[in-house]
Amino acid sequence: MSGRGGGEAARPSLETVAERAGVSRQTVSNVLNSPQLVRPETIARVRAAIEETGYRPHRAARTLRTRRSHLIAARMHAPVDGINGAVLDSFLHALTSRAEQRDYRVLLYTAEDDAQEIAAYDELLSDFDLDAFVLANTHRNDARTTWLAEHGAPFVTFGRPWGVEASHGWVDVDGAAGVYDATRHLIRRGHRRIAFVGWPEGSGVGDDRRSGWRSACAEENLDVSGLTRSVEDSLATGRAAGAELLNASCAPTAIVCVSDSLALGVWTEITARGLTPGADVAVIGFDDTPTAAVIGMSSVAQPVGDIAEASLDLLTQALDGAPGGSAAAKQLLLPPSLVVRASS
Amino acid sequence: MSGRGGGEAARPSLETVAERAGVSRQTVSNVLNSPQLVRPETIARVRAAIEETGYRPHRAARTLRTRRSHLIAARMHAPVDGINGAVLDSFLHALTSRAEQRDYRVLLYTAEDDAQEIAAYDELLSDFDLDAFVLANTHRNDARTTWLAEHGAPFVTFGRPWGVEASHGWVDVDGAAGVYDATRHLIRRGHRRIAFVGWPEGSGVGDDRRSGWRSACAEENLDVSGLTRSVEDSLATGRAAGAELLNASCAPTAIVCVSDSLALGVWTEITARGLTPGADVAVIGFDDTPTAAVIGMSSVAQPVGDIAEASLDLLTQALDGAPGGSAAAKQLLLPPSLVVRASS
DNA sequence: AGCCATCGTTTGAACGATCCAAAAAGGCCC
DNA sequence: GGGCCTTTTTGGATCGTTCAAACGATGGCT
Repeated sequence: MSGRGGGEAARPSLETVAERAGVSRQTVSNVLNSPQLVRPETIARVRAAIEETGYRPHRAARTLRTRRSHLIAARMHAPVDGINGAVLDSFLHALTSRAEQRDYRVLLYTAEDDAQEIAAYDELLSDFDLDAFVLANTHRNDARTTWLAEHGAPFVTFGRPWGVEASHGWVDVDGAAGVYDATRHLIRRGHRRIAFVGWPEGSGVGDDRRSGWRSACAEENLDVSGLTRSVEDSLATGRAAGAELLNASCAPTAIVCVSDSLALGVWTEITARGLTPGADVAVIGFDDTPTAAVIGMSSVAQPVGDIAEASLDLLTQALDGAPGGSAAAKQLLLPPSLVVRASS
Repeated sequence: MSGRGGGEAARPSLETVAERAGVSRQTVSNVLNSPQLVRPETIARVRAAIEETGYRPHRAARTLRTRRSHLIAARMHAPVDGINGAVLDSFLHALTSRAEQRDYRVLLYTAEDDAQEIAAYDELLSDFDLDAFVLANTHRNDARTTWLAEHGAPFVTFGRPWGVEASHGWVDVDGAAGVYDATRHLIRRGHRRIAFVGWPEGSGVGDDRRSGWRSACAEENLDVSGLTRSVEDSLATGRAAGAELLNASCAPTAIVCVSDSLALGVWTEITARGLTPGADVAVIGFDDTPTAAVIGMSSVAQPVGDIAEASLDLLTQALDGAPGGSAAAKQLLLPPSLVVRASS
């Protein structure tokens, strides 16, 4: 059966190793998957045979039998206009490298909207036996989580299930705490009039972050009247909001923003007035994008590595642990950290 | 064999469909993979059965038999300090979405250096039966392409094989043409003293781009003496180079940069002097990063979509086409396009 | 009529792992 | 030495697909 004509070395399989070690296939498999079932001396002999033959298990064969691919799906998001998206990229990188350590791999997919994304789930699940899904950018009435839950597919979301009481595993960053820290930092530096440029009311993330600013100011009895703006996320709107604030009768000396895009807008307005960010007016953004780093703007950084790690913890718990909902915590809120640069 | 107890619908397989259509497994398989072998009326019957059962082929089983995973590996690059990396991200997105259209999926891996990357290839090839690899950031004496070629793994590089005469497929962007266009654009706008801020000599990409500036200036007999700088890629060095140029006795009225990082440095220096980019001194960057877009800086954009498309063309040609090197062109140089914004 | 191609289809055997049931080996007691 | 239990190992079946060869039917040709 083995060795056709001459020297072509065929890929070693369990069979090959078994022959060499003088045992059966199953014993070799046990050595790899359930060593406690095998006598130590047999293990040693098999291990040696594995070494000599250079055997490596074949994933497709394993998947076919076990219906587990050791693949995790993550969405590749379309590059957005602004400077956002950078967070998702580094999250994806962290997820990939940490998944590798756990013997999982990340498979990408794209989608334009929720419906397409659900179609992608369907295909990935039935064609590729995907083990789990990682979702980002959760929003109100998210059809995706509902679908996945109904189909019994393990998943985690990076982002809280806003609006609904959901029982699935999620990992998120405490945006309120991040903005709170940023505001406290400014207060320590002596600022008394601290403004906040945020998004329009209604977005879970935006409202949450704004609340951090509000509570930090409240703690110190700082007057916040007229010191907040709500605009769509872009440089232009951020710049306009900054201009409005700086033109006011009692202009702020520091401005905290809900995103780096808006902060960059404020930054642009400051420099356009011949002022220096930090020295004249402090600015702090959110997400610590590469742009912020490169221009030296303070920003609240999300701990993408920890988020990835925690997400995988939840997933592997669900995959390898007791089936049917384990007892361990399935929700996790991680603290961000303020990266202080010249602008504050 | 089928129908255990009651209502649990098992996943339909070829067998299921075959029974329903009253044919054999193989015929169903042929309908899907080699329809020309099957009689039209049989095809219709089988197609109907597929429809009714909701059959979908199972990838792992196919992979096991054919040794083809329909998976393409791409490296997830570590987030870089600067504002670069954005190009690779959008390339990856383009690659993913276009691969899906060809029934391929993108699998991620990470690596810190070339050695680790080669180790990743090894694992992906033998454990997962990966079909092909897409490499970016090729450099001189790239050990990765050598390894892949030796092991007979299909691959394409986004980037020319600098320094060596390699025969593998690659797709790259004509950087010289991009900078040439940018320079021509400035000349049309009336600029006569146009500077270039590039990287130190020796990098293939950098030297290539610089040559575009040189030839555009030469065409118009513009004096370029003292109008070029060679610095490492960062905002700070770019700013310093910009300062030097603007301080010179005969300062340039326009500055073309080899990257957006450097261009952003120059931009920072311009605004710090109370000048306006575009109106006072023109600036053009390279790569059209989100940052450039957001601040309104002109930049040379790489056609990531086309690059992804071309890369996949080359790969599928090698995978599905004639084995052993086809006759079609295996190298492709695509033209970038200048995105004109307020800064030029 | 008989032979040989051709076409469309079926059959059995792989691919490489895991699951399952049952046999063999070892240990202990009477 | 036989009976019984536990630990270790074995052989066969299985997952869903494709490959290679066999098969029967059809038709043209001599």
